[in-house]
Amino acid sequence: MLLMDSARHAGCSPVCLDLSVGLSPSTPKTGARMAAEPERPDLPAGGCRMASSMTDEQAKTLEAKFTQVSELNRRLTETIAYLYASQIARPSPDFADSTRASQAASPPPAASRKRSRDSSEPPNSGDAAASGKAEAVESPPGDDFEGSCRQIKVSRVCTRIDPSDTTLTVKDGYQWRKYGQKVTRDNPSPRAYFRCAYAPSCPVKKKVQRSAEDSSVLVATYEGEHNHPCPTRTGELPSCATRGGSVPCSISINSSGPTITLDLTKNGAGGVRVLEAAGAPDLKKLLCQEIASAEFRTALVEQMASSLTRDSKFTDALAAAILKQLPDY
DNA sequence: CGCGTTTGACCGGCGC
DNA sequence: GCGCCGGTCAAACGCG
Repeated sequence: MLLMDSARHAGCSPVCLDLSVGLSPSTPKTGARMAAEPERPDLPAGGCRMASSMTDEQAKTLEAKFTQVSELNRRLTETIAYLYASQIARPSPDFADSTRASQAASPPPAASRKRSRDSSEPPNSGDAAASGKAEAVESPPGDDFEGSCRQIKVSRVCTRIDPSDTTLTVKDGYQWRKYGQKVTRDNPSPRAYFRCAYAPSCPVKKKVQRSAEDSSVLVATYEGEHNHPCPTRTGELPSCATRGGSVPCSISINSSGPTITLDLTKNGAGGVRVLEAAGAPDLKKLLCQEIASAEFRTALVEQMASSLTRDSKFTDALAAAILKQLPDY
């Protein structure tokens, strides 16, 4: 639990908000449930407690902010889960095989546009992601953690570039083939469309476009999951995360609501900062204040460390990675 | 000459 | 039904 001083901005008593970033499948639902039931009596000590002295209007304001932060929390959890799945919980051979099998069963690149679009076969994961529905896929009942990770198909990565650089390229270790470019309505700069060129059957697509607010920020949207290793062994993460932080990068949290872009580099003072919050300027201000606080940083580190160390899959994978680095005896 | 990029046209989804 | 818009295709083009 992170103590948010949202109430200070709303002019009333402090309130505790859940910003946990746990990796368990049930975690994303927690925030929404709390938003819907803010006065659940079974919450642990330190959970959400509305001050009894606040007015209805203040309560509504807080509830709105509460819902907003809960949604943010959910998206952050999804993003972290995706990164976890990409870097640690690599798809099992079964999954990779099934992916390959489904792709082998699907028709080859169509000789004609009509044939490919009129195909009655169910779309594979990449196609589903391309249609913008993959992120909304619900977990089947009883799905394990790894299964839930696989359903996060869309991620966004922001990279700071030279504003004079007109090439819409994001160096992420993979090889991409550009297949289209389009000027979209909400952004004067063109959007470039890429497909993964490393493996012909790889369904991953990438859209790259300059940020509408800041032309020096390149926003790359990845759809689908690679079914092959990264050619340069750097993984899907942008270069800053895997090559020592020489290139600024950030993670943008999601697609349907207000977009919050967190800069994860250690530029200047270092640490996390909010690059942009498209559609939610108030939220950006609030987040900047929260993230700047020592309490937030300390609690975030503790929360993430706690969540990771509680996850047996993570500790197992970590132990295996460490063992690999040790000489054989 | 082969390969990757560019770019105008086309298609399908969606809102009115 | 119509128009808008994002996504995709494929011929044309450019480069090594």
